[in-house]
Amino acid sequence: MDLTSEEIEKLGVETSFIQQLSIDCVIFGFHGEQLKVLLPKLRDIDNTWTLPGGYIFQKEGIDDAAQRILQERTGLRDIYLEQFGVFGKADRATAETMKKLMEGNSIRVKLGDWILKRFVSIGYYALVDFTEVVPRAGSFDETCDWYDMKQLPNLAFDHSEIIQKALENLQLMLDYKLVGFHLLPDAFTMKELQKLYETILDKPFRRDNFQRKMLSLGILERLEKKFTGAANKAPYTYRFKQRN
Amino acid sequence: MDLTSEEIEKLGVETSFIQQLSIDCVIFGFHGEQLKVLLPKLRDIDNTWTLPGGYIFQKEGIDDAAQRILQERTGLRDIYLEQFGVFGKADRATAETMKKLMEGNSIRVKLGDWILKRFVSIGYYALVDFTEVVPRAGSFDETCDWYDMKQLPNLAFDHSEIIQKALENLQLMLDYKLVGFHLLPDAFTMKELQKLYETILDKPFRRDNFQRKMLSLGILERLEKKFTGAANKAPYTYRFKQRN
DNA sequence: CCAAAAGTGTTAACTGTACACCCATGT
DNA sequence: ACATGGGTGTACAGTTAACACTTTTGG
Repeated sequence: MDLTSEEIEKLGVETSFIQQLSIDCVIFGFHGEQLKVLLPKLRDIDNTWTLPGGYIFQKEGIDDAAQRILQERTGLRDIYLEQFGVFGKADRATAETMKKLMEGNSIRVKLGDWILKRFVSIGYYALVDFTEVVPRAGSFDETCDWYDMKQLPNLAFDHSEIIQKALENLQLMLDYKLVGFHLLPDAFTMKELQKLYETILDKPFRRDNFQRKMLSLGILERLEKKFTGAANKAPYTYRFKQRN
Repeated sequence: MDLTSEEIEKLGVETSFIQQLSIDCVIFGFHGEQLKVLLPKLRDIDNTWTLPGGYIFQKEGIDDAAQRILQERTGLRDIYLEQFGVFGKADRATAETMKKLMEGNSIRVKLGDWILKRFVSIGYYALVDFTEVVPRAGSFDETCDWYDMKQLPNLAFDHSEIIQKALENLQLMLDYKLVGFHLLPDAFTMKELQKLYETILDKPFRRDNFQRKMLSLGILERLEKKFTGAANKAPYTYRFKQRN
């Protein structure tokens, strides 16, 4: 959690947050032909990462809360967000595991015991342009870095399961809502888009047919060519048409 | 809410339920070629219905809580349930509207003011066999009946929006997860299945091609013919193959 | 000129849609 | 025999997948 001093003060007043309800965010990025997840690592806790998360103010909508939490981590505003599930098994984060996780982190425990109660968590995933993100470690964090989706570090609670569910939902929605573009820079080549699809859906596409299919959707506009210096035909770049 | 006396007593202890978090259930049924929703009407409140809902015990998983709430309403166990969204706008159920709704219902208000706080609600929808349900009005309800999806009564809060979202999710998942069978009796004719699909997706299908498509999925087993007494060829009945 | 990758024309395979005919059923 | 609705064969159309060829780029 990345709390301002003002927010920490508010934490003392139990009623300022909704109790026993949290938000966990899976922040997806794409870089080096790999799908990445942004994960902070709590200080003084060995070899354990958690999803960036937070709580909901009494007068705050849950989508607003998720945007606020994401802005604290990535510095970005108006992020593409999707609410994909609620995680509320009775034993998903017991007081024991929470306490264990809190060892050595005196600040949190002082805030009161409400944080040790059983929590239900709302899962959001965010799709961000990797190149635009400046990861920010919060005041309780040791680090905040990107991790390869295929080589995730050790995750606390059920956060590993939450990431898996997020990916499944993204796979299901990729064609339906055409949201992949949020993971790429403004202008991109067809090859980059294809690699993105292949990585997310974990299956290969034929270069020729992929190109035609994407162009037939009528959502791309062709920009200028991109000269890389390679000894081959320069590819066009494309941009996602916002609205026509 | 259909509370037992034991549960009402527990209500006095605020900590027995998770505060400010509720579950709302959209119970879908199919009858007379129409999609139906089971809706209780609170007593002493004029012309206003609500979704059947409830709260989550401290040591209870959210799916278990939804099953419990549904069992209280329908008498059925092991209902098909899908969690389709969370409703948490800051103003979705303010203290004012809640109080207004509570006028004349002294029992609830006596339970304490925690129920007047802002709530976040987890939306589930259930698919049940209409013929197996015995609607049960809870202790706070005047009635509990099926309503036509196309002629819903006046609904409180954002419950109308919740039902709409539930339907959209059902439409999206109908082909993907093949869940329509839960809305039909164990054995059904192809025509009944077609009418179900047409009603949910709100578009017509060709009789011949629909039949072939369903059979090609390999999930139906053909049972004996159904003789209705009509002067035409008797249709086969089918059953959904559980697993092979 | 050559290798490598981009872009596109053409064809084959598949899937979905439409029309047809035959079959079973009770009057 | 006839009307009615069920089941299935077949042809047509549209979509998707596969193959091939041409174009562009820098060495």
